[in-house]
Amino acid sequence: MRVTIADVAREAGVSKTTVSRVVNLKGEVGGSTAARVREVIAQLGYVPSSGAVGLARGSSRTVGMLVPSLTWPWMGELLQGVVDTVEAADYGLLLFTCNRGAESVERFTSQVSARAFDGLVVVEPENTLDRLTALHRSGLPIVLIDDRGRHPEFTSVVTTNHEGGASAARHLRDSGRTRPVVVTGPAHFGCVSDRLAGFRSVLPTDLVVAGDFTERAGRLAVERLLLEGTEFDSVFAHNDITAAGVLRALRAAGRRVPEDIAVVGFDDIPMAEHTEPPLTTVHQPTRQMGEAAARLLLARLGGGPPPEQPLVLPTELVVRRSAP
Amino acid sequence: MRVTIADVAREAGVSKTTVSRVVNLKGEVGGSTAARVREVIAQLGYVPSSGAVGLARGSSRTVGMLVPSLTWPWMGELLQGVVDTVEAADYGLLLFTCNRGAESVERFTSQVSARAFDGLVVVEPENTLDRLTALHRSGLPIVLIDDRGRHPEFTSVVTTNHEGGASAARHLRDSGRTRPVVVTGPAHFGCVSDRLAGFRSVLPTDLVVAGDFTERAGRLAVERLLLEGTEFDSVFAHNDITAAGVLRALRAAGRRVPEDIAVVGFDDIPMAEHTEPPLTTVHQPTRQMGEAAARLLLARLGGGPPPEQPLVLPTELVVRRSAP
DNA sequence: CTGAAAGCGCTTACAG
DNA sequence: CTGAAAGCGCTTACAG
Repeated sequence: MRVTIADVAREAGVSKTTVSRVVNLKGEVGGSTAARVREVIAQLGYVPSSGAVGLARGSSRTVGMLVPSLTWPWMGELLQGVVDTVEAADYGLLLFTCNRGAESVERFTSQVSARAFDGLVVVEPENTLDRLTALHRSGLPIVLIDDRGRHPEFTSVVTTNHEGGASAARHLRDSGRTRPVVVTGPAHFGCVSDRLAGFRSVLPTDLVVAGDFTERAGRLAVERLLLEGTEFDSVFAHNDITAAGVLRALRAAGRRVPEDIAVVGFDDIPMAEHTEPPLTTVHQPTRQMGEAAARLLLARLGGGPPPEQPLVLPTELVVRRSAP
Repeated sequence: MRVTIADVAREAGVSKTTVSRVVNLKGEVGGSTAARVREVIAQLGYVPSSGAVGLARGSSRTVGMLVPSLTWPWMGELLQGVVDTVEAADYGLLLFTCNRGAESVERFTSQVSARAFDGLVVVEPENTLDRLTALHRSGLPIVLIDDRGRHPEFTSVVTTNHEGGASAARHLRDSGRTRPVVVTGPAHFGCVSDRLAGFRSVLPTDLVVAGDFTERAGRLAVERLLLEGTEFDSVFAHNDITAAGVLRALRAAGRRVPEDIAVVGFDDIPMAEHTEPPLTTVHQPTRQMGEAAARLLLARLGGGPPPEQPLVLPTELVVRRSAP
């Protein structure tokens, strides 16, 4: 049923070795022989079985990608960056998620050795670091995306969270805001403390509300502040979703944005253009991060040395009407 | 380096056959023997090589997924549905995109036979139908998502585009709107003509503007209508992105939503909650469609018969403030 | 320039 | 209940 290398060899009147050589452009093959083999290959529509090739060569020409969730707003861009790069190198991409807690971590790690992939790109799901470290030590090349720079053992691609926070603060300061509120993401995320520290390094403030990257967190934070009568003239939300909640709560309370209160988000997800008013936000180079991570991994698989330093891709402040 | 079945066999003092049997729970194995083998497996951390298993069994326990783009707003949900279902069945998911025209189609189809995946879930990229048909005829199980019901050759999962359009029209009609505008998606999409036909079956109108599913299309459509002095009291946009453009143009022109003009979208992407005003829209059960497609494919791979009819998942009108 | 043979790590009749 | 052997479809020394 399926056309194998043996079929081609028989049809062309040569050995499997020779067929393999012309397919892989390896070793010398007589011109006319090669031509004949190529003809037969085209005629039969032969394509080498990747499974068999992988088994024989000991590598699968496939990389894995592990992410916590596929529905996060910037995940599509990231994934597209990885896939494009991986496909261009003629590799396959095996996708795993870890959104069901311990059970799925368990399943994933047990599949690592089973699934033949040569390396892994990871957006770190919570509580997987130990397992990943073990896999890495046992020889699996891994590249981390959006690492906090705290796992020097791994190659990683990061963005300038600290500087991103600082740029938001500079923008608010330069437009005359003096009493900013920060609505953070989950405290144990490295990016959260970096964004906060960057912001405060420019515009010190004690008005920090702990959030969790949800729209609700942004809404509740603002509602509580208004209820308490806290005075503030601007909000820096640690992601755009939270900023959307902030905008909604301000509107509901009759505060004008940006006249009364300026709002800055983080991420620059597609939605940021469509809020009312459109959101000023710190753009993360998500797709480029995906591309870079894939490139680093492929280079590693190609035999290159692991880079010493995390690869840093810059954020960029995008000014829209919520904080002109 | 890697632990193989031979290592386990040697260590446990049995044959590879026996190890294989306890791993796969196949055939009778003596209790104490099995226990010993299991112990060695745990101790050595043995996991069968999926490549070798696939080669020997002739199947890869992997499914492929082909999509036009990963950055479409509802793609994350869809993908999550597929991945969850596939992972729960202990299959792997190989991801392919086709966003670079002919070249990538070429590459994809050539990889199909190479990559060992047993079946394919497809969100049909443009101009791939011929290739997919050929692959399907040559034996590759394929499930289409959001097919237009026009490719009876394939198993497919669809949503009620016609009824979705009709539900939007009923809602507008029941709230007293009589002069609706429809801003469509690309004319050659089956879902577009279905949504349009459904809408018109309830609320006939000639005010149809051809769009292309972009925000810009929605903006331009409204700007032109207003410029021409066309009278209308509502807009049905064929997707939420377009509806966002409509809202923006109306706001810029000083028209109130929904007082002057009601707006209804299609899709119910995350952004729909965050527009101003929040968007009334026809919800597509995206994640469920992904789950269903994966389930159908897995059933097929498990030896089940292909279903006769497309699987239809219902849309649902979500009422928000843009059309209360 | 070309081929026979061993080997990659499994599964699966077949035989006992 | 257990194992020796062939086979899955390739690649790669090795020999000529």
